[in-house]
Amino acid sequence: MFPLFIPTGSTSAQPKGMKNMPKSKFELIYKDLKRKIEDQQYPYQELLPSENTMVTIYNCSRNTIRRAVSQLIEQGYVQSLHGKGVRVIYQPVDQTSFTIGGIESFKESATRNHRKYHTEVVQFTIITSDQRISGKTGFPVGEELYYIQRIRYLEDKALILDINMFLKNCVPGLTREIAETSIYEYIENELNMSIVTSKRRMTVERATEIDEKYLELNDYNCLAVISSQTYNADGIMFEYTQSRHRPDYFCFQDTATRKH
Amino acid sequence: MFPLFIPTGSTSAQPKGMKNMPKSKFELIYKDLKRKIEDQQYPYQELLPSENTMVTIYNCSRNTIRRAVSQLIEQGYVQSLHGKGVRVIYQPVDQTSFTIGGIESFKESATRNHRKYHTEVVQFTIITSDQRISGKTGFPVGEELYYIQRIRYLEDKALILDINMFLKNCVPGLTREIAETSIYEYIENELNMSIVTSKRRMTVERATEIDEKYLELNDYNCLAVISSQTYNADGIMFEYTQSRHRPDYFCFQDTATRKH
DNA sequence: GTTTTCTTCTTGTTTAAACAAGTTTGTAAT
DNA sequence: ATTACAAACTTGTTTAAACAAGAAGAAAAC
Repeated sequence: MFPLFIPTGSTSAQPKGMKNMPKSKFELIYKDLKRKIEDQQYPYQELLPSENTMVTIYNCSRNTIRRAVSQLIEQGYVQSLHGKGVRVIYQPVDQTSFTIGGIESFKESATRNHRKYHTEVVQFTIITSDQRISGKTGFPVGEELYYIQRIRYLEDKALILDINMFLKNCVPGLTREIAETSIYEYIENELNMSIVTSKRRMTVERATEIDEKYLELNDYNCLAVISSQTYNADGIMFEYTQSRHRPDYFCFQDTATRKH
Repeated sequence: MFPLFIPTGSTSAQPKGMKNMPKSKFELIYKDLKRKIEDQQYPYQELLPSENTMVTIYNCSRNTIRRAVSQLIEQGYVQSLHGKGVRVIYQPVDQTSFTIGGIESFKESATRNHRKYHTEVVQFTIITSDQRISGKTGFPVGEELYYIQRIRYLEDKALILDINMFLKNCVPGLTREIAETSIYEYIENELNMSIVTSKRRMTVERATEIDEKYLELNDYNCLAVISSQTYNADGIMFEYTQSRHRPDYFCFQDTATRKH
């Protein structure tokens, strides 16, 4: 039993073609601190070195340290205590967990967790956005869209039914073959388009006949549904996706902060 | 039909006793921009004024503008385009939606959305954390905990079964009466303890006999479950809560950003 | 007309400095 | 011993400045 983990916020996922170059200083420091926290060199409930200490350690300005730390705060790794220091609140998740990340693709997630997977394309057509589709997805009326239905298998178990819609003129040349491997890889490497922001909504919906046809639901009568709108680097929403997850293999993680 | 919305990340929720004073400059600017985006003074797909323009508008430094804007990015309100500007990608959610926010309490959410609500306490005891509870919640073994079960009603419909556990020595003097109104109000106003970070995990679980006893599930056989660990301003985890939601009134919102 | 280059706009990164405000600790006064 | 205060930490906010890098349009070269 290894549920699918879906953490929130920014992911460190990188397109396959790119080298893993963090370029910026604050990102290097962020990754170093993150790793040290995960390795428990900075253990749970301990304080990080003070900002001024880290300034000398990393040979940079205090602002750069603060920027790196603020990312750790966002991710729920640490919590800052005014006048006291920055406390580690990260705790490792259990081994059997399988993590699906931010805007990470199914393929990337499966690979990262060393799991066998494959994808079956059950529908691949082109449709035109009408009033009903527009209201549901957020695409303008009259746009041509790729409409794709895929079953995602992990260790030969059908876990996810993906319904994708892509703006046709943003993703030209998409084929059924590409949909079988990785659409994101095609978009980022072939089309050289970068994906930036994704707005997601999680609900629980009653299983439809299609769900029951393709997924083994084991008399669950509902599914975890993630609907997402994805924007490219030009700020254009080019994708709407509905991922319908088998409930027993689904988990979504999140960190919230309260303003005082 | 108005599902419960649960957005991610920081909330602007404030304890009742406090005045709504944003104190800091960047927060004022952030709130002003946010309001203008929600009012569509800065409409969907338009660019915000450039940073230098806003520097003169708000009479502050560029850094302060950038800090305010970065919060809008986190919330999925805008997306920055290097060399071009900052594009608005906020779209209003539909009227019928009911939003439960970040670490916002049930009472706060209901009040903010002008809905009638009440809470029924079905269990209020003190337990001691053993190996099993510790593994499930993250509390150390041997700690004394308040164990509370509550049913949350919205418009007289039983929507949520809340199971709370509080570190007894962190929340002294908790009573059944307080649990009936608002525990968070007690914690923040009476105990003067501030709540800062909350790590949450969303899953879908099969309905138990207790769920069926208290919630009207209308032949749904599973629920949306949010498990959360909450930390106070000292970085101590003082609360573990499991909120079991009726599926048809549940919605969780989120914005993710991909690093390139 | 087309391409190239340059200038000027935009956002992105980093540094340095000053001050505010919460926490701790040692010291002096009681 | 206890209290009160001051000094020395901590993080939080804000400003100013410089440079990098992407985007766009105007001007120059072809």
